[in-house]
Amino acid sequence: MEDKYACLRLDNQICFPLYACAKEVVRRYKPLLDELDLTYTQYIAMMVMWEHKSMSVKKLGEYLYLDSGTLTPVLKTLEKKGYIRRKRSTEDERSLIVSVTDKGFKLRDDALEVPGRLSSCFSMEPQDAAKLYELLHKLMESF
Amino acid sequence: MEDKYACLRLDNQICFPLYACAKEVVRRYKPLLDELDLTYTQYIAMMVMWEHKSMSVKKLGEYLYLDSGTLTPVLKTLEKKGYIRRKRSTEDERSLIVSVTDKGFKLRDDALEVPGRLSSCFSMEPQDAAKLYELLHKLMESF
DNA sequence: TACAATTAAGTTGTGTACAATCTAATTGTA
DNA sequence: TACAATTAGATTGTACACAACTTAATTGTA
Repeated sequence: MEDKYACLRLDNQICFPLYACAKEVVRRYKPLLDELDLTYTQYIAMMVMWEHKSMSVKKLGEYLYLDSGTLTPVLKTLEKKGYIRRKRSTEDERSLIVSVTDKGFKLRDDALEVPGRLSSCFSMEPQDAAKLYELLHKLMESF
Repeated sequence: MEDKYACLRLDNQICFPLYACAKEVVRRYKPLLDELDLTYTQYIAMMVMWEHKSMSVKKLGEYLYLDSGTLTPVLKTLEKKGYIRRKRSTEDERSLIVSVTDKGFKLRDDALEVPGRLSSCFSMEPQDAAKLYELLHKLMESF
């Protein structure tokens, strides 16, 4: 007889390896990001900011899928470290504009080697990585 | 000229969609698990426990990729809810044995519908899901 | 067999995540 | 134009995650 509880086995979940892989990847980032005195969340926030220079908290949250409850303390920390500035928009005082400082842009050069060093942590065929990337994006879009 | 910072763009990361997808999936679980008064972490812990009935905290942590710092409070909560028992091993007093109570096994029947309801949240072709599952496992193993 | 090394949980401290709520600014409309 | 509805961030409370450390039990070995 078939196990009626088979659907509740950890092995049969697609969500669990997703959850476990994501945590493991962040763990792999840690020693690299420690050298820059950044956490993973601070790092991805800086990535968006480096690319766009200046942006509201709301917009940043849309890129990162994070709300102000998470971002406010992260951005205050980044401001304290001197990598960003936080300033209310003059057109709309509700909106808070984040922008990268000179020190923040200098950090970008130090961060340049992070992606390469990270990808050498896990050995994956390029076509597998590309397929994984594609499937994850497809999954994100299905939400 | 090529952008030397292209490797630092969020779009070019494989890690970010992994991180974002994992969080989104947990978010999707929430309303379903709320009905069972379980968090996601409590749910995956119960999944392992349902299958194995009884196990040390260390072994459970190996299944879930979680350490005692995370598990101790989770297991104390599950004990308070009456789903598990926590008891020191008699052979080795260092080891704490977790086991499922009758109430814990009753919960399993209520949980039966969760996987089906969750998978209807995101529409993914079965072969895509299978491929994603395979790639995530391959990635986990490469660590 | 003493005792150093190892092991399993628990504790502490920091940093997310996120729901729910609050406050202040802006917008839509009767 | 008052004022209700909406919006952007901040705050509060709960629950992880994990590194670093502590404590107590067990094991290996000189």
